[in-house]
Amino acid sequence: MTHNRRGRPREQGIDAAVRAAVNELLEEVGYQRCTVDAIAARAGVGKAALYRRWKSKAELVFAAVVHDDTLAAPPDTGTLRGDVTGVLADIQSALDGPQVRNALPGLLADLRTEDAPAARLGELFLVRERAYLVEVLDRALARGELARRPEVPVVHAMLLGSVFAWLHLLRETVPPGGLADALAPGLYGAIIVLGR
Amino acid sequence: MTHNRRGRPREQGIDAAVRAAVNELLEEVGYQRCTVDAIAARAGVGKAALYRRWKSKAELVFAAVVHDDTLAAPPDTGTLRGDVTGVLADIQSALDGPQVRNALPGLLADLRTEDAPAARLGELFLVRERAYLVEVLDRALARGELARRPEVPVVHAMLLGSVFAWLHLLRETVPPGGLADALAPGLYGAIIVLGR
Amino acid sequence: MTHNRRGRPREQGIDAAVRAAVNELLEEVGYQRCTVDAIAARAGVGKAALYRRWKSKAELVFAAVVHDDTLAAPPDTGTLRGDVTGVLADIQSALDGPQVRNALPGLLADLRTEDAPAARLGELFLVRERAYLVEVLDRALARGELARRPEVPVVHAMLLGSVFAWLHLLRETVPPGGLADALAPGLYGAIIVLGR
Amino acid sequence: MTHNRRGRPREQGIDAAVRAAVNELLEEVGYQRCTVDAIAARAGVGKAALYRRWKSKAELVFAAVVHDDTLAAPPDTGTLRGDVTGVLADIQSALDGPQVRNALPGLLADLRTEDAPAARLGELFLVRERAYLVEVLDRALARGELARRPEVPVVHAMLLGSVFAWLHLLRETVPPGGLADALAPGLYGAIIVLGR
DNA sequence: AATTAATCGAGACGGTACGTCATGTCTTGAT
DNA sequence: ATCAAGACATGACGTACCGTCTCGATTAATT
Repeated sequence: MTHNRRGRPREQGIDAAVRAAVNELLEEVGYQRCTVDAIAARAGVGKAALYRRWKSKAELVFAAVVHDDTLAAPPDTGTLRGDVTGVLADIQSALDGPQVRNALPGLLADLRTEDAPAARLGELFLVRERAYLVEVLDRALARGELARRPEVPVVHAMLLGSVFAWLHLLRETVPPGGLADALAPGLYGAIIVLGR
Repeated sequence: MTHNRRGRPREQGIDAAVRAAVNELLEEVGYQRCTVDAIAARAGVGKAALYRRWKSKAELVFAAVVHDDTLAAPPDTGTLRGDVTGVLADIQSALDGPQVRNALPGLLADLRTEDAPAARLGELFLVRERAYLVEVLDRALARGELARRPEVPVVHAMLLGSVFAWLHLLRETVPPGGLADALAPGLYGAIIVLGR
Repeated sequence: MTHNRRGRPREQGIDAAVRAAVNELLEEVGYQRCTVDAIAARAGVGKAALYRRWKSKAELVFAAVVHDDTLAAPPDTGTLRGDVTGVLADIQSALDGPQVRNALPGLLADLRTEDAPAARLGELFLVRERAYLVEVLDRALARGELARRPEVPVVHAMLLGSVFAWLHLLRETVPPGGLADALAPGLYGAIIVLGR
Repeated sequence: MTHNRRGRPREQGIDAAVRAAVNELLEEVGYQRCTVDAIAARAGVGKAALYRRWKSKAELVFAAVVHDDTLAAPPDTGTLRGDVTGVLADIQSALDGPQVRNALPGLLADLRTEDAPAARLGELFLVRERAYLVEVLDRALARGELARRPEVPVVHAMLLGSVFAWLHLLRETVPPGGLADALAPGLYGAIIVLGR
């Protein structure tokens, strides 16, 4: 669903400039005060150009905050234990960072209202994360570490939820050894138990 | 910081009427469109009466949505496995329900900005939940089910996060057997592993 | 149709502050660049307060520009000739002046779109002007200067139109002797001929 | 200031298509909502082609609305009285009609801002109208109907203004006998008095 | 009984952000 | 150089919401 072949094509630099502006503003002032006008001004762009690309502020920020390189390469560490740590680290890198940390609660709230973007959040992030997870579990099955594949949504909820709760609900500081290492033992144990 | 002793005393019915109005509106239109004006109108109350009692919309909604009977009775089922299921069920009952489900993301976003109320959310809910958890773990220690007490924040993040992720991130439907029963096996296993 | 008896009454100073702000801005930057935001800022007022009082920018400016003291006292000079000059001077004083001169074309354009305010323009200005005119003509009849009363709309169009055309269509400079004196002889003659 | 000789010549049909589109839109939705984009779309033309021909929306609409055949043939009816009626009829035919009636207030507002096009409006319409008027007055002088020539701007303001006020300020319906016939007696009288 | 003072419903207030829309310019590839 | 299509910066508009405030009326506890 790209734009038509005719007419002036969309300027390439705008997307990048907007993403940069959004991330700067998120870090500086947080989600609520990261105004659409401020984004447009900082990016040197008209508001019309923004609303031509995204349907709302929430979509815009979501697009700017989700970087496609996350979850790109599935980590095959040779052991389920190592893979789980890798997945957790990836989840953390997607949920942590000054921008996402500021944006996520606001995004969750705003995307809940709009329906189409919520679906896109699923596509772009959750679906890929789940595929990821399936691969990790299947590798463990192949290695004989698991006898049967646990329910994927359950595992997904445990992994993603633990990281999210740590960062956004409990708002604990990230432990010195890293969040993934702190959570991995327990969650690895959970998967082992479920896959027995 | 209670009100003065002199003058007209606060009317009793207002709190209940407001809570009812908030819950109705949350269910009907969600958090964002559950306006303070709408709440006041529905409750037949002036906005001043609201802001005399709560400092912001977020506090108001939080107070209306959190029912104190949650987490009231610590479940002692005789086994760690049973207690974990009980804690999960309590967490679910606090995070689920048509109103909370609509309110939570918005609350998280708004409470992040304000500092004092965020602390109160911690007090009222997380601290009590954590105390709960400590009690459950200690009982398991006493029973000999655990050799040592796992890191409480880690366990807390896993339990709370799994429920939250299921309901608000993955937005899966609650499974027929109940969410607590679906999550309990894995999380019980996690605790066992951590407490070995 | 004033506001209800209950609730906070509208602040009195706002109307005056807004009128002042509008008139200043009209003189400084003209109608098009006399922004609603600029008006609100200059008057130290929120936009909501403006739109609570007036339905649109056009209504707002109209209210600020029309001063009720115009056309207040019908001039009885003793002769039709003198009265006509007086009416013309009043019309000019309503249509001239740095603010009205800048606002009028824009107002005419914007009020044409909206229907209710156009009616109010009629009520507040044209109707009173016409009543004025009728009185002048009746006095001339009583004096015997006219044998019969000319069609009022025709006379109205000639008097009002001549002043308007001079100022806004031909955009001639006001002659040294005054616009009323320049136009009075011909229009007096017209009325005499029509009333013969 | 015509376009260059080299390159693709301008397409002929565009002017006509645009004029048609403008007139349709003026009649359907009025001046303000007769958008440049809408004009281009309706005419099946790019916006660049419009701005290559006219400097602004106001100029464009003005060109589309003014038909050059107006004021083409000076009416010599043999009497001043008849000539005045003729001039009034011409003025009315220029200011009336569903399109002009909708466009005129908007044009007046927009042309006030821009300077060069305002001058062109003067050239194209007012100057010719005034030349017209001079001719009519001179004929009356030659016939002996007038002893001296009245101030032309005064007469111009009275004639043009009366018609404009009737149509756009008072917004009266055109009388059954025609607007020119309704206004002619008085304005003829005015000229006679001024030329005595 | 009169006074005092905090409350009540109603609703106006300043501030601030949103999303829409229009103008006039610019950029494609094609003619 | 022109064409249709359409993206672009600019900037105004009108709406909505929040948290505060102001009104006249009400309600107790204190004089």
